[in-house]
Amino acid sequence: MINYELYKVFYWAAKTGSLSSAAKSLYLTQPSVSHAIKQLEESFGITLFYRNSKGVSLTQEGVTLYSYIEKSQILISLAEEKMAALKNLDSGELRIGGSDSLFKHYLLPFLESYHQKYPGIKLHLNHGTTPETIAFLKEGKIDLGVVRMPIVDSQLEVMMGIQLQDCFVAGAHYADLKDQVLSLESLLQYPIILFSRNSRVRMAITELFQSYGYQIKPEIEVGSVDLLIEFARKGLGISYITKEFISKELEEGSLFEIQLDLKMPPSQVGFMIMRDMPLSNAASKFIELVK
Amino acid sequence: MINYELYKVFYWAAKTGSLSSAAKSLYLTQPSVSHAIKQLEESFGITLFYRNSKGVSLTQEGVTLYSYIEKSQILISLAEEKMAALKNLDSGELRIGGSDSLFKHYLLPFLESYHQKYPGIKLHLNHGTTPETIAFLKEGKIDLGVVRMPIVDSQLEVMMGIQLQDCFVAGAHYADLKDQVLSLESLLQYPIILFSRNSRVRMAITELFQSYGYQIKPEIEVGSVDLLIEFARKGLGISYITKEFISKELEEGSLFEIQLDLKMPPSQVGFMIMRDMPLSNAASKFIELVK
DNA sequence: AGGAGATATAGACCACGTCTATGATCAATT
DNA sequence: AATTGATCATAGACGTGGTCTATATCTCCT
Repeated sequence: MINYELYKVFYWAAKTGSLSSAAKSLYLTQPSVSHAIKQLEESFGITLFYRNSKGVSLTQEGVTLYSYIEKSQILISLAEEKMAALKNLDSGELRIGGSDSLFKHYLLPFLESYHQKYPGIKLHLNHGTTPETIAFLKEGKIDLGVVRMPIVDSQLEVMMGIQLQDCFVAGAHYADLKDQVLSLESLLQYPIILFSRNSRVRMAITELFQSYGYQIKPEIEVGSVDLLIEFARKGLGISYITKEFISKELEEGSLFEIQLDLKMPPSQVGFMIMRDMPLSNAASKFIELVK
Repeated sequence: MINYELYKVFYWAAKTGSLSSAAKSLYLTQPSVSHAIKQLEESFGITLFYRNSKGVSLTQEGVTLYSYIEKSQILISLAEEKMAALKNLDSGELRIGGSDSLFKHYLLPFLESYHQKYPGIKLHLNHGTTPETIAFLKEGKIDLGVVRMPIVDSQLEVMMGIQLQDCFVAGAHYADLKDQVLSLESLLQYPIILFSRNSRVRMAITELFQSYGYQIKPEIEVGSVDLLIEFARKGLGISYITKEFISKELEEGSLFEIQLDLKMPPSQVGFMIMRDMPLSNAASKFIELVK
C-alpha cells in the first residue's frame, strides 16, 4: 500500500510545477521531494512528471492522477480547517438534555452568555423526563443532562448545580391563608396542583408526604411550570412550585407563599455527563461557565 | 502539518469500528494503530473515538472528521485503481499524429490489432501536416507522430518505419503509356495531379525534379489520396501516389504504373517521439507492436 | 564564460513508526 | 466467583526509511 504522504508531496509538486517550491511549501529539501516523487512513480510503474529545465510538468497520466489527488487533498484541508474550528469553538454543537422548566428558568442566562461567547456553536436543547435524559446521555444523543437530584447511576458523573427551594403558593382567592402557618395535614384540605406524575419534583413531594404518613392527591396535574403558575393565580388551587421560578409573581403579589410548620427540603439541580467518556470541548466550556 | 498516513489509519479504525481490525486491514499491529489514533487526537486536541470494551466508536467530532476523510480516502482508492488500469493498459489513451493517408493505408491494421489487444485504450488520431505534427508533439498534445522522412530535429527521436515507393500512375485514358518508359521531362507534357503543397511527398517530388533541372507544376492539387486515385481513374491526369496505397487499383487494373527511365527514390515512414521524454506505457506498447 | 536556476544522485544519520511484551478493563462465559 | 477471551493502552526496544548535506548535471540567460 502506498504511503499517503507521497500524495501530499505529489500534490504540491504538481500544483506548483516545481519540486523546489513544493519542498519549500512542505518544509522539506528539494532532494527529499525528488525522492518522494520517484518513489510514487516507481510504485505505480508510471512516469508522472516531465522534468524540464525550469521545473516539472505533469504527464498525461500525471494529470489523471492529479484530478483525483487534488480533490482528495482539498477535502483533507477542509477537514483540518473544520477540526481547528471545532477545537477553538468557532464551530460545533452543544446538546443539552433536561426539563423545559430548568432550561427556561435556570439555564437560559447561561445559554445566552455561552452563545454570545461562542456564536459558532449550535445549541440543541432536548427536553424530556429525567429517565429519558439519562437514556439520551447513554446513547450519546446529548452531551450533558440537567435534572433534579438525586441521581444514582454508576455510569454517570453528577455535578451539583444550583439549589432550589420548592414551596406551595396560592393566589388572591386564598388570601386568608397569607398570615397562617399550615401543617402538611391541613394543606390536604385544599385543592392541590402538581406537576405531572413522571417528574422529579412530583416524586419528591409525594415521598415527603408519605414520610409523614399522608398521601397527597392533586386535583389538577399539569405539564409545565407556566400552567402551575396560571392555575394558582386563577384560584383553582394551591400549586407546588420552585420558588426561584416565580420570583416575579411573588414580588408583584399575584402569588404568595404558603407558610408551613416545617421546612421543605431543598431540591438540588445536577449536571450529568457520562463517566469516563471524553467530553467535547464545547460541553466542558459550558460546564465551566455555569460553575 | 499532519502526517497523512494517520488519516489512513483513522479511516480504517472508523470504518471497522475497531482498532484491532483496522490493524489487520493495514497489516499493522494493534498498538501501532492505537498510537496513530492517539497522535491524530493530540494534534487536533480533540477526542475522536469513544473506547468501548468491544471496540471504538466515533465521537461527534470524529463523525465530522470522518465525513471528510471518507470521501478523501475513496478518491485515493479510485486514483490507485485508475493508475493500475493505466499501468496494465486497461485504460488510458494513445494519441498519434500524422497524415490521414498514413493512418488509413499504413497504420490501420496496427491500430486494429492494438485496439483488439488493449480495448480499454482510447485512440486519438490527430491528422495534420508534418510541421503541425511536430508542433503537437512538442506541446505534448500527441504521444507519437507518424510522418514521411527525413526529419531533422534534435529534440525528436525518430524510428524508421516501413519503406514506401511513390510512383506515377494513370488510368485507362492514358492506356497507351502502359508499355512506354518515360523520362521525367516527357512526363511533364501530361497533366500532373499532386498532393497539396504542404505535404512531404509533394516536397520530395518537387525537389527530385529540381535536382534534374525541371520544374513540376501540377494541373490539379488535391488533399487526399482518395482524390489522387479518383482523378487518375477518371483520366484527369497522372497522379503521383504511394504505390503501396493503391495495390488494389493496380491489381484490378483500374490504374497502372508509369514506367520511368530512373528509379524513384523510396520514401521512408518514420515514427517520431520526443527525445529524453518518458513515453507512456500505451505508446511504447504500440511502437513495439509496429516493430 | 560564468552564474543562477532547475532536478538527480550518493551516502550518512537519526527520528519516528513499528514491533513485542505486558497491563488494564470489560463482558460473557463456566 | 472465577475464567476466558475480547478489547484498547502503555512502555520500551529496535531498525527501517525518510530526510538531510554535498555534489553532479543540465539549461537558460546574462
